[in-house]
Amino acid sequence: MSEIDNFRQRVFHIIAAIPLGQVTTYGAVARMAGSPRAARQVGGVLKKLPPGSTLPWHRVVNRHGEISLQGEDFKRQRQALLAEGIIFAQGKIDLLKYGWQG
DNA sequence: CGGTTGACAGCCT
DNA sequence: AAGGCTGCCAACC
Repeated sequence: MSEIDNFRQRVFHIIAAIPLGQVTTYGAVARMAGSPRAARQVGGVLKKLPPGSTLPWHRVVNRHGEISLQGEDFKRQRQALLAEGIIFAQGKIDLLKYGWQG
């Protein structure tokens, strides 16, 4: 295999498949990527996303349905999610309602 | 090539 | 139930 042998590439493809208006968790992406214990690395990959990427990285949140970013990045992600019709309750997203498992 | 880093998740208090 | 501590593992330096 040559296209999905990189963890980073697999993460890209998985996140690109998240339906608009839905979200998933770092842990879920890690599992789908074949590394169940690499949730933290998923964040590491997104942190260095190439500028101009169209990847819907904002559709990835932590297991509590909360945004793990801070400051401006936090506001940017929240705005992107609200724009897709995702509702925040108590600062959290209802994963049972918006969660995507693949 | 080995040590450090950190967009997390689980387990334990 | 809520917060704190520890393990994990790919990317970086």
